[in-house]
Amino acid sequence: MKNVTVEDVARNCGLSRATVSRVINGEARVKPGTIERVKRAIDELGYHPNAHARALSGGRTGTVAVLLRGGAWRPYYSTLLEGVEEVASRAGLHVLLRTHEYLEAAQAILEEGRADGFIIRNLDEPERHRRLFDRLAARGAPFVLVGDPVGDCQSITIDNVGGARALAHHFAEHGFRRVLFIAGPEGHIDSNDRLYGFKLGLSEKGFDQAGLELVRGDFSTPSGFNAMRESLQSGRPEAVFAANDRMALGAMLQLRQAGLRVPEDMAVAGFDDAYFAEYVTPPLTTVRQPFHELGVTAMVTLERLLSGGQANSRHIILPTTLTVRASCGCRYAGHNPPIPEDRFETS
Amino acid sequence: MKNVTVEDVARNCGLSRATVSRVINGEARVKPGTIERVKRAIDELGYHPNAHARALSGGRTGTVAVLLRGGAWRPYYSTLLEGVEEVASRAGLHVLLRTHEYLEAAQAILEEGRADGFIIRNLDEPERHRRLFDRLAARGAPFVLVGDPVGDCQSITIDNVGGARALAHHFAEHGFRRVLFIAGPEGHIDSNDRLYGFKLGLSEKGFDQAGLELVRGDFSTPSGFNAMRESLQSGRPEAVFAANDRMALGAMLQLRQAGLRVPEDMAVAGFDDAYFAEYVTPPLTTVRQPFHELGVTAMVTLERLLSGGQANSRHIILPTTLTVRASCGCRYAGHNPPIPEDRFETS
DNA sequence: CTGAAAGCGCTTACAG
DNA sequence: CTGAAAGCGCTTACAG
Repeated sequence: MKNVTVEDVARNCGLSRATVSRVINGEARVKPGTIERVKRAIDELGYHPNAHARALSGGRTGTVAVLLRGGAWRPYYSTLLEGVEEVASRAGLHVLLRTHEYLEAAQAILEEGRADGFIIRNLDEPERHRRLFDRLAARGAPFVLVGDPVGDCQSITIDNVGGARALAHHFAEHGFRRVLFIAGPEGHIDSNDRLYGFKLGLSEKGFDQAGLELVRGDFSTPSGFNAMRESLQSGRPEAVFAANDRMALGAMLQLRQAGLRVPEDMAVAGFDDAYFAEYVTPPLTTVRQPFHELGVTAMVTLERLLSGGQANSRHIILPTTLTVRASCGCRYAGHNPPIPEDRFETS
Repeated sequence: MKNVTVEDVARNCGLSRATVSRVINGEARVKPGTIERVKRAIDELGYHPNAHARALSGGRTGTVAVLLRGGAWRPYYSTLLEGVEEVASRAGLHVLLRTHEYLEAAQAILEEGRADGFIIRNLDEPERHRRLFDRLAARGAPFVLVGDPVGDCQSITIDNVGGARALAHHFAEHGFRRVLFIAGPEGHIDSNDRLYGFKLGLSEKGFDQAGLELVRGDFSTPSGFNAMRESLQSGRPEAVFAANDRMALGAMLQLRQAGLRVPEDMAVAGFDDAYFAEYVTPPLTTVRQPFHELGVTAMVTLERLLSGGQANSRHIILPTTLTVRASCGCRYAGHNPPIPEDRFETS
């Protein structure tokens, strides 16, 4: 089965390759009638322009690379990618996904000309990312950062500070005096920002910082379980705020095992609004992250850069939402019946 | 910044473009000393062959397309993709991900020459998939199906029947006589296979099929909640097997609301071993699906096809594992402390 | 073992 | 508004 090429289309409609190419690329200065003829020929022959020939001859690749840290996969990647893809596919762009050793891979993708632009979820290793950003800039390849804003690179982040601050205010309304914060790994920007926002919110409400205890986990459920145990050995806080929902879940499991009731004996809150948050017992009070919107915004922004435009803001921050359920001691009328829309499917 | 090309490399080491190309592609019949010279020049100039030029001139694109059904994102996609990528990146292959309207997109990807091979998670719409498969075959593009085996296309699936059968045997050991099966959408192959295996396993143990009730959900948690309520109105089974964990979770929530205890008043089991399964109360008995291995196997198989080989089997079936916890009425010594390894991270 | 040359299928100044 | 021709950066018979 031989390939259909511009040549074939040109012959079929009695025009030149150049004209056919112009029609395909929607250039101005083509007679309407000509456009018609070309389009008919394209349909008739079932012609699809070869992507590599286009890219090689100076056109775009029509591909964006999405770089996410691998190693431990994160369920929210699904939601994020969905947002990215939604926008990309509408714009006729393809998504090249890379997680495994993406820093090395990114360079190859760039140098081999495989993508027009990049979306990069940079969480750690700032030095190595810097080098990558420099290379991208040198090559004139647009890129959008998701996670940690660096210098004046275009970035999209989530309002960690604001979310944690809102939760702190809520805790303050409950009147808690002794509070535990279960942090993520040292130096992790999300954990740091949440701690910062939490402290800020507490102090705004006149909270005595001496009542704040900090134990460190690694964002995993077991680490929350262990952190809670560690804290229990030195005393008993009135409330716990974990830097993510999974550690909050771990803390709840520890409390149950220690014979303590949530929220009667201790309030618990998390961050993320993970799938299970509303289904644990009691339903978890948390701060919701807009992962889907994060993906959408990242891709919309990249698209704008690709077409030579600029984003409205160099550093876009998406709002987070305090989601009050029952684990903080509030009344919660949720999931009864459970919410009807349920975006996740496991089968 | 001008692009470094084969021309530059050839000049730098005093050889022809053809020879440089041969070295890059690891062809035989090149003098060892020559290989050395070329490699040195490549390093010195920081040369990366342009992917499009290679593809256009008859080489491979070095890209595989992964097509997954979108609409509702599934957290297990993360795990599956991780497996795919692990193998792909080791083989120097890039992954083009597509979920949004992938059936249309697949054709474009194929005709535009954007991928050497395809991994397709085909769940429904058999007709449209057939047409795609025919096109792929006509073009000589290798592809691997993940999900529903069709004809003699290469496929990788999970042992739904065996897993459900093992669970049925386990239920039989508990001596349950009246059992509810919460199915997925009508015609969904996973749900059908699980029901088939469940019935098979029960009948092997002499279970009276009159004791089996079936209610249909849509794999979501709320649908499990509703299905359980529906069943409760007409009687009370001794045990429930849901076609996935999320519906099992919904059933548990319904039972709690109805004042029934799990497993004392009713046993519950699911399918998947989703993240939350071991953390709900009581920990959920379920059948584990090897999603990571599914991705790995799909990619390994595709790689083999790409290099002109054949898979060991046309239809590969990966084993599932009965994972007994407490919701069926068994003793469970789990998560105390919680399992230390925890592949998922939400932050 | 190596090179000169054709060709992959497009796009894009340059003319007209 | 349209066409002839050069060129993008490789690979691959074909010679030698």
